[in-house]
Amino acid sequence: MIRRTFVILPSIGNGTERSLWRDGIRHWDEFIDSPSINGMSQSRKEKMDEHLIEAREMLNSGHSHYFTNLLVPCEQWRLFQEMEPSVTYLDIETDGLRHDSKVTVVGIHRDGETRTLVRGIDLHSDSLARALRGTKLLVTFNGRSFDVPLLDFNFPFTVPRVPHFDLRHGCARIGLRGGLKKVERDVGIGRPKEVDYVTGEEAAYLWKLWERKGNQNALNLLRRYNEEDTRNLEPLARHTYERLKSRLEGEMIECQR
DNA sequence: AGCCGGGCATAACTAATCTA
DNA sequence: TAGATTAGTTATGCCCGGCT
Repeated sequence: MIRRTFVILPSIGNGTERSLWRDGIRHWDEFIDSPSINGMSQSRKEKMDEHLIEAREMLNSGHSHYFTNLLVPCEQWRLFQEMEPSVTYLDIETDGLRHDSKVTVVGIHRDGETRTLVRGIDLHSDSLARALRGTKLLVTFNGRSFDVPLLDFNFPFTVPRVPHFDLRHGCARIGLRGGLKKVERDVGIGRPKEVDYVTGEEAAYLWKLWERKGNQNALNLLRRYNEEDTRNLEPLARHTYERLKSRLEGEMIECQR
């Protein structure tokens, strides 16, 4: 989808992107290869060509951060397919909801492998940085409001400034409202029994049991819970991406008439 | 050159949620 | 529960391109 995206260009918004699609310009390459663009002066067209050639180079060489500020947050999902397999699914646990709460567990899922970093054991700025290295796109659920700000507070300058597909907003756009657990059920993603009843609130309680009483079972359960949250982001992201994509492609076809 | 209009950027505001 | 962010409005001003 990203190579069909023209809203990264200066002074190109949703409307102009649609009219480009309507005119049969549906890919960066088609724009560049066209001798002229309807409603665009030649000098402007040439400037746009330069932008798109640069974007293409950035994309081909894996510099996803180029797009972080070029794409508004609600459109960063368009990068998803191109960024695989360097997509990192991220979910944290904390001891509360305050913006300065302690991060207790960080789950990181990438290319089929899941890592769980635990405060006081192996969660530090450098272990986190190492685990996130090479990330080209972040996927979270409500991470723009929660996970990333808290990680920034606890571990400054550790989370890479790459594009971020926040599933909370992506799901809402395709009619899936509610928290992660509810959305998972709506989409048909299941959870193992032992972890099915655990909520975020209980995750904070489980941490207290481990920290204050040294309850190993509590920590194990917390890890399992976090792992489940983190891994389930992947099928949910695939599902959400496909639906957002066909929605946009539908609009593209509608444009034709 | 000068005018007009479409569309973009920006700001300000609201409503609607999520997160442990 | 508190706090935060986003998406979606609306209004305003500006830029650009087309027209004469």
